Formats: sequence, structure tokens, C-alpha cells
Amino acid sequence: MASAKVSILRSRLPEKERKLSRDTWLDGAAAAIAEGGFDNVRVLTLARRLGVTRGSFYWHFKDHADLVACFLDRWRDRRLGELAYLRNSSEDGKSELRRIFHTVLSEPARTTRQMRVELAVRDLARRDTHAAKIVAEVDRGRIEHCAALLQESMADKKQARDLALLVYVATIGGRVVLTSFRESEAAINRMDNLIEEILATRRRPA
Amino acid sequence: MASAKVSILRSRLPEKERKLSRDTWLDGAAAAIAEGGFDNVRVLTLARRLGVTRGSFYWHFKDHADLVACFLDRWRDRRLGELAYLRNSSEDGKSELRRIFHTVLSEPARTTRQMRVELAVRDLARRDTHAAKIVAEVDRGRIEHCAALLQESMADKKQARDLALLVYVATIGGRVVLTSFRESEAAINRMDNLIEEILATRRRPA
DNA sequence: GCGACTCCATACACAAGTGTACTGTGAATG
DNA sequence: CATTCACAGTACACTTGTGTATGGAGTCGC
Repeated sequence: MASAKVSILRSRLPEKERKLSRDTWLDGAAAAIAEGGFDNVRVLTLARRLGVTRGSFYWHFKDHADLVACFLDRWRDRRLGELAYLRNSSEDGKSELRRIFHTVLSEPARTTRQMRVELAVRDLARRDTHAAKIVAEVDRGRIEHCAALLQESMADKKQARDLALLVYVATIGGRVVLTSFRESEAAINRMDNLIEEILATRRRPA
Repeated sequence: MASAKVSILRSRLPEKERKLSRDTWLDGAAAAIAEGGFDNVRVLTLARRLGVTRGSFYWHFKDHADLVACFLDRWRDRRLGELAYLRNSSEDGKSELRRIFHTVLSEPARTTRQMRVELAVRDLARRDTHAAKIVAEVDRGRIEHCAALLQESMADKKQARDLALLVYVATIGGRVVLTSFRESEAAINRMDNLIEEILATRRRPA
């Protein structure tokens, strides 16, 4: 929306990374959000973390709400973007599903921060209209993608869609619940296997 | 102005309703949490909402952290308490499971606030140690209860436990995801049916 | 009818954060 | 080289919030 202006002016800062960009602030916001949710995003704190004053911030963004809105937009674009990337890397549905689950459910270290951000966004969506809309878009995309994969190997198309919803919801719920659960590792694996098994029993050539 | 009027009115009421109790403050906190999460719990705001000043608060509680801790303790006691109540009302596992799902998954109006509080607690648990411990206790209790129900009608006890975890996780995930989803009603019902169906295919006399 | 106790109000000191108007600087461009 | 302009620093006014110290109005026991 208001970010079109920057992309034109950005031709001025080619090599020197000395100056902060809009994305630098958004990355800082991401870190703050991962730590303590959206209420932890303070302009003053971000500035300190980046080693500058708020003068920089109010050049790049209109105000605090603008930062949040831009962050949400970027988040949606990235989530939808990685979906499109998956769609292009053509595998058969079964192995791709397995790979996705392994990535989303298990991989701990690198995914952790992204998952914390995602859960924070979902939390914000419960009280913010814009965030709710964004989350709905991402959910819709992911569920449809998952449904398409399942429908490759299932006769009943409608049931495949329901199953996709169940799998997606269980995946998200797994991250919400098993964060505080100390038996997470093992439990996640058992759940993973169980889901695959359920899918297997329902798989019929289309 | 308005609050002074309320205060005067309140002083005319019989003593039992005039004086605020610890629980009154905790109920106010619950409302604030349901609206905007734990970061929305401000002593000043709560006092205004209750028509008193912060003088009352600091008589009932040591400080802001004390309020949060007390709220979490009460929340755990109530969640564990309703579990114990379910355990006593003896039905067969199948009908109880159906009833629980219908209550947790579907009932919209009265449950909404409680669900928002629960999700807020889970959100806090990601950055607060005490909250994480409380959530873990409640999760453990609920999953074990669900597992016990399933084990009544399933031969494979270990698989029953995994299935219980899956069902629980899908339930929580359903509330997290389908809040912003506008097709929630129908989707929840279809998922509900699907879960029941999956359970049915795995049910064998113990 | 007088302490003593409970519960809330008032007032103060302090911290952290927002937004804005203005100033300063360094580098690329002309 | 001087200018311009992207970018950051500074200073100010304002808001909201916390915690504490203290006073004061009802109420109960004796």
C-alpha cells in the first residue's frame, strides 16, 4: 500500500549497509514478536536493539500501527510464497506430504522462531481485524494445498478436504499444545506416525 | 465522574456486594484477558471497570504479578476440577466422548470467553515459566482423561493414548485455526464427524 | 462508644512509551 | 564543490501505567 514509494527511492542505497531499511525494522519486530508477542513490539525497544534512535523509525514508518500492518503483510506474502514454491517443486503427493509434516512438525531449531511468530500472529488475529484477515488467507491457502495433495490419492474428494482440514488443525494444535509439554519429541513422532497411518487406511487410487 | 457515581451507588448496597473480593478482581482480569490477552490486564483499567481505585487492588494483591499468578492458579484448579466432575458422572466412554466434543468444539456463546481465556493462557505459557507449568498440568490431565475413555473401547492401549493425544491436539488446534475462518460452523461439524468416524473404525472391544 | 480492623480513596514519585517538530550529517549527483 | 536528500539524532509535550504512603469512612467486638 504505502510501501510503493520506498521501492522507487531504494535505488539510492546500493552498497552501504550502514543505513537501516524498512526490512531491518521488520526483522527486529519479528525478533520482538517471537520473544513476547505483538505487545512486545515497542518502537523505543526496537530502536535500542538496532542501535539507533526513534528518529529512524518515524522516517521509515508512519507510526506504530503502520509497522504492525507492514509486518503482517510481509508475513502473509512469505507464507503464501513458500506455498507457491512447494506447488512448483513437483513430487507425488505422498512423499511431499511426508516431507512437509517432517518439516513443520519436527525440525526444532530453525523453525522455532518462525513458529513462535506464527502463533503470535494467530493470537493477534483474535483481537485485530487486519490480522484475522491475513491469517484466514494463509490458512485457506495451506488447507487447499494440503487438500489438493490428498485428493491425488483419494477417491472421495470431499472427504479428502475434510481430512486435510483435520491434518492441518492437528498440526497447528500440536505446536500450541506440545510447546509446554516436556514429552514433546516422542509425542510428536507418535502423532506423526498415527496421522500417516490414518491417511494410509483411507488412501484409494483416485 | 461516572465512576464516583457508581461508587456511591455501591456504598448503598448491603455489605456482601459492596466490598470487592479477591475473586471479583480475578473475574475482572478474566474479562480483560478474554478481550486482549494478558498484556491487556492493567491494574488501572481493571479498577475503572470495577468502579473503584487502585487502592482496593493493592489491598487484595501484592502487585500486578501476584494477580496474574493467582489467576493462573485459579484457572488450573477450575480446569482440573471440571475434569474430576466428568470422571464422577459415570457414563460409558463413547457417549461421554461425544458429549465432550460437542461441548468443547461446538457450543459457541458461553464457551467463547472461556476459550479465549484458555488460548491467552497458552500464549502466556510460551514466555512465562509458571504459566507453562500450569498449562502442562491441565494438558496432562485432559489427555489422560481422554485416553482413559478411549481405552475403554480399544484393544491397543498404547494406540489409544496416541489417538487421545491426536484428538486433543486437533480440538485445541481447531479453536486456534477456525476462529478467523468464516466457514467455522460447517468445518467444525465436518471435522467432528470425521474424528468420530476415525475413532469408530478403530474401536474394538477391549 | 471506643479501639481495631477492613476496605477503599487520594496523592505523589517514578518509569516507559508515543508522536512531532526540528536539527545535523554524510554521500551521491549535477 | 555546493546542493540535495535520505537518514538519524535531539528535545519536548503528552499519555498511561506502577507502586507506595497515608488518610478516612464504615463496621464489629467487647
